[in-house]
Amino acid sequence: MKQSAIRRMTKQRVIVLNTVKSLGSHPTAYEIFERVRQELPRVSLSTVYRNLSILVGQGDILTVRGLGQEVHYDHNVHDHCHVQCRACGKISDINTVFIDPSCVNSHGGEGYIIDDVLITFIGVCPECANRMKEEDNNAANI
Amino acid sequence: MKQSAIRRMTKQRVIVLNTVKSLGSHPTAYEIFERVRQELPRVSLSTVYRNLSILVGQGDILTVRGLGQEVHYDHNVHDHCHVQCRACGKISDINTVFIDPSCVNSHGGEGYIIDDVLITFIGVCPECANRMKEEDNNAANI
DNA sequence: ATTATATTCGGAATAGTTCTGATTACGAAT
DNA sequence: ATTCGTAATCAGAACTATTCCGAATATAAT
Repeated sequence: MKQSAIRRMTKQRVIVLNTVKSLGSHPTAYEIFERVRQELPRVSLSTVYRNLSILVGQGDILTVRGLGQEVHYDHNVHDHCHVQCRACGKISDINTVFIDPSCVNSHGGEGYIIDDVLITFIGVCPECANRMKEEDNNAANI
Repeated sequence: MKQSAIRRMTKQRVIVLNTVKSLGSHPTAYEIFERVRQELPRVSLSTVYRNLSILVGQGDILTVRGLGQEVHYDHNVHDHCHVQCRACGKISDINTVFIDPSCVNSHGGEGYIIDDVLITFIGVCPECANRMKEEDNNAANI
């Protein structure tokens, strides 16, 4: 039996969690840091990173990885899929089919013990699609 | 019409592509570099990175991102899902259901133009599962 | 062969994240 | 309330993965 370390509820930890919840979208560590800073001007970036990873470990938030190399954080811990825009990198939730990871153990899992799935759709968001269309029109009229 | 630059078939480029194909698994840039080096001892890591990204742009190979922060490369350019082991980080192909990205445009896409899906199952691979079981048994017998 | 330029090597630069070490502060026990 | 052990903090260095830079080289078209 591995004993989990006693956790202290520091104000930094509480504010990091509340910030992820209030930002709602899928902020990166640095975006969270900038927001936490507004409340706690002397907070350190490493404190934000440490608390994010503790909160992930406790199951309070999730990580989401997309096309870029930064990790995004998600306050929604329920099973759901994401969409990421190729152009601006924005990640959003998407309401669509979700594969139950347990179904894989019976077909194609080949001995793996699977407990999670990461599903990310890739495309262009409405805003970027419009912007690109306008740019094309402008280019055609030169 | 954007004119694509003329590409030269350098031996570095050919060897990088062949290496990704021959490694088969889902190597990282550095793993590919180490292998390419065996054939081309003076090759530069930046050459490997540049060629990998050109090959990805040409559709000759794909990138795969997992739990870690390094990018893995995949010679299999057909639609398929991956499994990654939580313990050792190994990525493998998995034969199972695949969601057709076009289905999302009709339900839940909310204005997105979606053209791809990344599906990665997360779990423990057979090798790591065995290793962990043995370690637990040993710990219990102290 | 000549030539234009895409590509190379090697290292410096950058981005994102983790680690370190001295100091602080939470919260359990007195 | 005070003491005390240690989890957590700040600040910056270190690390990892990747991209950028510039002088030299090599490809392929003429």
